[in-house]
Amino acid sequence: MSINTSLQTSLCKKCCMSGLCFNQADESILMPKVRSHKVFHKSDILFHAGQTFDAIYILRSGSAKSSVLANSGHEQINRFHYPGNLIGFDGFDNGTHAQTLKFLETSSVCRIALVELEKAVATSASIRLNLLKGMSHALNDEDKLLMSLNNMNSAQRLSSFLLDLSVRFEKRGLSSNVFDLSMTRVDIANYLGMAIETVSRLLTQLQNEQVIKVNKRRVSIVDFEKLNQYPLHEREPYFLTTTNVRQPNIMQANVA
Amino acid sequence: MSINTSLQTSLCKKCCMSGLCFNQADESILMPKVRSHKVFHKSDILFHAGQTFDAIYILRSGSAKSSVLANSGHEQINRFHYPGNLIGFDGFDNGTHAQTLKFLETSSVCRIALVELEKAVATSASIRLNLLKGMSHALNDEDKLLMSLNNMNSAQRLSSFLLDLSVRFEKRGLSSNVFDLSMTRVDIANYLGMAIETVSRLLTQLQNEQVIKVNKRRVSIVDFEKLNQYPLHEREPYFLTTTNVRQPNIMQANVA
DNA sequence: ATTCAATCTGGATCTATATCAATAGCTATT
DNA sequence: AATAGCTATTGATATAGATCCAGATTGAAT
Repeated sequence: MSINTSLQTSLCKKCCMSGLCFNQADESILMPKVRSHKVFHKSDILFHAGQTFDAIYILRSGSAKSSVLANSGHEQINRFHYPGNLIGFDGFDNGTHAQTLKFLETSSVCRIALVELEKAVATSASIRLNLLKGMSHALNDEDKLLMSLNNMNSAQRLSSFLLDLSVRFEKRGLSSNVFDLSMTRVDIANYLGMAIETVSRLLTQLQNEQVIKVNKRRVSIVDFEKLNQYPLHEREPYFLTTTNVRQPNIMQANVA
Repeated sequence: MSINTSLQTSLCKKCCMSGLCFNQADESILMPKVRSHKVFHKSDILFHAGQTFDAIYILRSGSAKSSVLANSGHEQINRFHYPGNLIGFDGFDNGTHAQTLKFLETSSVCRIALVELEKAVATSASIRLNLLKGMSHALNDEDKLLMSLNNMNSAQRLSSFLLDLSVRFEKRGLSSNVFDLSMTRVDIANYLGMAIETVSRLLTQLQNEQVIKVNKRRVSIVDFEKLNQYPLHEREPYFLTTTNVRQPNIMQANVA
């Protein structure tokens, strides 16, 4: 079997599950049948919550969001996915997907049927490890989100979000300071737990403060330093601000 | 090898990783050396964030909390652990633990060294599946928490928390309506993303409404129905309440 | 071109809940 | 049994950000 040097194959080699398709030693193709690439379009759904779990996927291009559904019917986005991300392992828990995965733009994925995965995992220690790594990474990512939701205000959450995206783009060899958001403001608000209006206001605020530039979905980070410090700005306790000195004795007197 | 019918062994048989220690067919002990039980006490730490990842654990008795640390130094609890829970797989991501695990009371764990785990996982399909299931379950659990943080108010979050505990106790064959919290109010507040004062106030409120009874750490669920409905009570939009009809014209007149 | 539906911004208002404060009970240590 | 240090409860107050509204802009479909 000869070495395929096409763009497709070079993408595959960077994949965290590349051990599925290549022999690490001689880079020859091991299991080409796993490479069943499928193309989806904006708003297409890869799997619904509740659907039978029969495969995991790797995002090759484009972007997607995964979300869970509350009893109330409200969607909660828990992750945005970019090329290289492992998707769909939420189904291991009980054999059906707990999440819904929806594409944000035209995208392609590599589907690995469970039977194939099981075979691969049974034979290859590196594939085993990569699978566990991918799941553990997702878990750690969610911990970070949890943390930011609980300990940061809206401005801090939004700036952290932008920085996170920047890092993820950079890791993929793209620009870290100019990028396009593939998600809507509604998605961002949902993910970060705030109202769209707040997202919008904060974006303009960051722009006014010369930290970023925003034009529709296009974001340019102008001042990384400031954006980085943003999440650190702790609000001063209000009782310490000069304009708001509390005078409890007087207040009590008024009440009496 | 004869069948050991001691309490210890019976506990082990219920374990999600029992395949590590028993042959499913004849229930004989396969790898007794994996069963290295260790006892810890309140506030003991099983592993710190940053520590080298060299084993995963199963909680046998007691309880624990896992948390991640923010740059600011603030702890964020992401999970409470009870017997049967798989612990420590956060380390797969990059070889060091991302979380810190602290015991809430005297507890014992079963330690499975990575080398042992790797051997077991290489040979047993059921152990592989159980490991993946455990991780996937943890992920889905965190999704639920994320959801409740973003879409529920404090009262709803607290009642969901109590119901979740109740279910977990019941699954372990314990009382679902009377149980002791092993965590402090501070821990609950941290986990649920609210102030301790709010936790305290809501607990007394729930008690006043005859939904639960609280005495220190002891919680009794009096009315499951009400507690269950609590998270569903949606606040009415304020513009619809009779006492708060907006009269924009008059307001504007006052300002002018 | 024109209509219709999203999507985005901005202003006004309200409220859930954090924060500050004070008190009291419980534990552990000496 | 005194001291110190957690833990929990309750009250008063401030405010961040949600909610409601409306106008502007964009984009798709006819």
